[in-house]
Amino acid sequence: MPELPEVETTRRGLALKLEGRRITRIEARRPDLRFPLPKNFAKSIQGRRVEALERRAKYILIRLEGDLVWIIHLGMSGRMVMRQGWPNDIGAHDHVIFGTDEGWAVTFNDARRFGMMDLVAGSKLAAHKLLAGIGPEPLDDAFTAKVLLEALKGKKAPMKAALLDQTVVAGLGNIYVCEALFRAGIHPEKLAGQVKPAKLELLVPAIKAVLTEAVKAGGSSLRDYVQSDGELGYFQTRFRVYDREGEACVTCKAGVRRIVQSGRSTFYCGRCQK
DNA sequence: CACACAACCTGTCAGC
DNA sequence: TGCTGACAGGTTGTGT
Repeated sequence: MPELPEVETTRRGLALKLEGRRITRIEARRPDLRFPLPKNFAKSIQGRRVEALERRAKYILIRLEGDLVWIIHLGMSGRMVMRQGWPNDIGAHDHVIFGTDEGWAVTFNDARRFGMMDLVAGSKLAAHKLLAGIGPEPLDDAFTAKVLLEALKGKKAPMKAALLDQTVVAGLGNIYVCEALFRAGIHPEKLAGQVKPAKLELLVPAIKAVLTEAVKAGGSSLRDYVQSDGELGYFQTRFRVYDREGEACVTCKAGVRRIVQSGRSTFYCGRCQK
């Protein structure tokens, strides 16, 4: 469930062992993930020093020496696992493995293979088709109720769908949209363009709070999510509505409901969210 | 253009 | 125990 907090947790874990190090070995064990890997993928990365690890939306950006950026998306099931020493137990879904001059190895494992990787010149990063058009970072000060109001103006999509739209705001996924709408008391089926500014004044801080708490907790451990150091995240114990169909609302004790919107489960409290 | 929905791929779990 | 269907964190492409 890599949403922003899980991607950020992964980025931080990787940064500890990669920044400043040289990638001495890399193997792509198949030619494609969701899309084909770029030409000379492994060859282009091998031997370069890692300058910095950054994140934009749900993408991890590894800046390599020589003005090259390695773009990584974890998709639905992608994970990065770090270990000391080259792995000797490589699994069927361990698609990319790379190691540093200090002997750390990172395995990109992705059963469903919805993940993606690409390489782009640093000077062309912002224009890359995966990143162009992505909305504001929700944790930036520039993401305000006023900005969100403008982005939602005239939208007839329900709030649930609007917040999942990465061009409206970056990094939210199914879980944190549900959680943020609950915290702000906004019904997920409310049409985005009709939500009152006063509600958005509650929603923006709610988004920032739920993401900040989740990052602080090290991401969520829903299903099999593992941080880069192998520790399970533990934010899932704090979900208030997600995956809690039929349970009592933490605020009013009414039953949490589950509906399907644009093909995905939405959880909400029909009494607290209007 | 905006929006809804299917598709991509594999694993897991509930129910029979 | 084995089979089937529903469902899972995301994004893109197609159709209306």
